[in-house]
Amino acid sequence: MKSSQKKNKNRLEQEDIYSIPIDAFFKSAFSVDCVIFGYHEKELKVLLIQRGTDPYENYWALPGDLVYPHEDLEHAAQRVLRDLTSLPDISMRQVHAFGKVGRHPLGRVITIAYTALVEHTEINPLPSNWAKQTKWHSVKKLPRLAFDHEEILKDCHQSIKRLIISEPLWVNVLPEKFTITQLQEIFETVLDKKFDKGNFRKKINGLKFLKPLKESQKNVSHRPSTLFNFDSKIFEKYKEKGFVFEF
Amino acid sequence: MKSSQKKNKNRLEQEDIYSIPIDAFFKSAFSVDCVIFGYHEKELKVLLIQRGTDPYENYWALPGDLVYPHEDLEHAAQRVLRDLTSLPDISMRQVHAFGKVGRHPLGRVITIAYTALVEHTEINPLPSNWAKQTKWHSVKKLPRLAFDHEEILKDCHQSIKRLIISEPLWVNVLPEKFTITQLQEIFETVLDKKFDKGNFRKKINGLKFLKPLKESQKNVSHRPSTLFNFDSKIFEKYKEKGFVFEF
DNA sequence: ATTCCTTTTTGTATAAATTACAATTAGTTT
DNA sequence: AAACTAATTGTAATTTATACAAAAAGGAAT
Repeated sequence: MKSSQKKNKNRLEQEDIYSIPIDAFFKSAFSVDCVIFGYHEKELKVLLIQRGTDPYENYWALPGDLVYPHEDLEHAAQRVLRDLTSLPDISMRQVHAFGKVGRHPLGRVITIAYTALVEHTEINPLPSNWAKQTKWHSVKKLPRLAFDHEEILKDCHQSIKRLIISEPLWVNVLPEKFTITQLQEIFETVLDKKFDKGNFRKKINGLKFLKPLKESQKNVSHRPSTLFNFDSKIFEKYKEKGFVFEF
Repeated sequence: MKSSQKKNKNRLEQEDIYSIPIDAFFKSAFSVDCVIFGYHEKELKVLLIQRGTDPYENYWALPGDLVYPHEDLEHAAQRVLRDLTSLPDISMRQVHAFGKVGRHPLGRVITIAYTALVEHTEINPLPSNWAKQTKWHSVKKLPRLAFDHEEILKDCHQSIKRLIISEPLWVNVLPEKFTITQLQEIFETVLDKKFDKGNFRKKINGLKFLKPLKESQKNVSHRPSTLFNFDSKIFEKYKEKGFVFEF
């Protein structure tokens, strides 16, 4: 196959296709894998399962599943998450497709990685048929993972760092009404980097889709903070116009 | 299926899986689609084929193909491009996986979109078995496309706009030695936006991986420009350190 | 009720980056 | 030698970023 007759190479490969029956192409499967980052009190964790079946029995792995024949990718990702956490309607982002030939021992399986950021104390991970246990792991101390899941996790970790500066990934983390400090702490944790209080606040005040409410914090033993609101309508309008906000 | 007994919902779907034989999952296929943008003299085009077979016979479409059972995704993308243009070794980027259930009339096919930017006069598109003709189309005036290719193309168009400010997509466009003006024109065309000559130059001079050479332009009827060089080694080093350059 | 403590919020002075625009330079062409 | 063109340098004005400090608003302690 390495013989290089530049001119004929194309034609050769072209004909190869016809020597493979079309059915052969429909022997692959695809899966989704979910990289769910959990934030709580300045700590970033990631949800892993311990596999209960072969291959990679007992290994820790990303929650994922084969996609149903008549199921959309996004739906499959939501299903995996829901089965594991009973949390519905989390906004997830597709990150990347991983498809190396040998990545799955049972056959040709490509997987589409989805990621999200949630408040992890709201979630009680459930064991499931394919998982012995489900556990939050600190992103700073991860076990060895099944398949190519270490690569996927790393890629998604990079991704949320890029995404969070221009997408409201934190809507799944913060309550309806939140303080600027709460938002700042999420940024600091995800980006692993400190921001100046005053300067962070100035940025926020420049963003029209983060609106101060009339209300403020109650029962804190210091000056209470104004509560803020995320206005997704306004955000979408800015996004349509190609506006990108950055931290 | 819409009956909502919140508590049992998970378990129900869980059991559904076992009523579907595992073989049923291995009846899907995946393909790659290549969105090849061609730059030449301040014009941005995209390479389309006219399909020679059903489904969507005669429609214009993105060049793409099913992935061989033992072929990596990147390799498939390179193959499609090579078969069509006889251009090897173009650096392509994966953009997104498209997997809506009904997107392909012949079965469940998800496709992974890859994109690249090339100098399109260097390329003579070849017709192939599955394409009646291959043609560069201006991105500003596109025909109706087969499948969900309009969505894919739009997504990739957005992508190169984001990518080009932090990745050297233009290495496939520029010659080994190039002028700053040449680089600026690519940016202006892709981003559809003008830059100030002097200010653009200052940015470039701040980037260590774009190095001025001793040489300069020959035979131009004005002050000749210094030629520059892209040093990928230095670029990669910066990238590892998480450095992102922006225009 | 006054003082203390904590965190929010505002302010401000400095440095750095961006922008718009003009002037100079180095070649070719007339 | 003057005119022409685009490259290159320069610079003033503006905006944005950064670091740091002071003021404000609550509860808790004396």
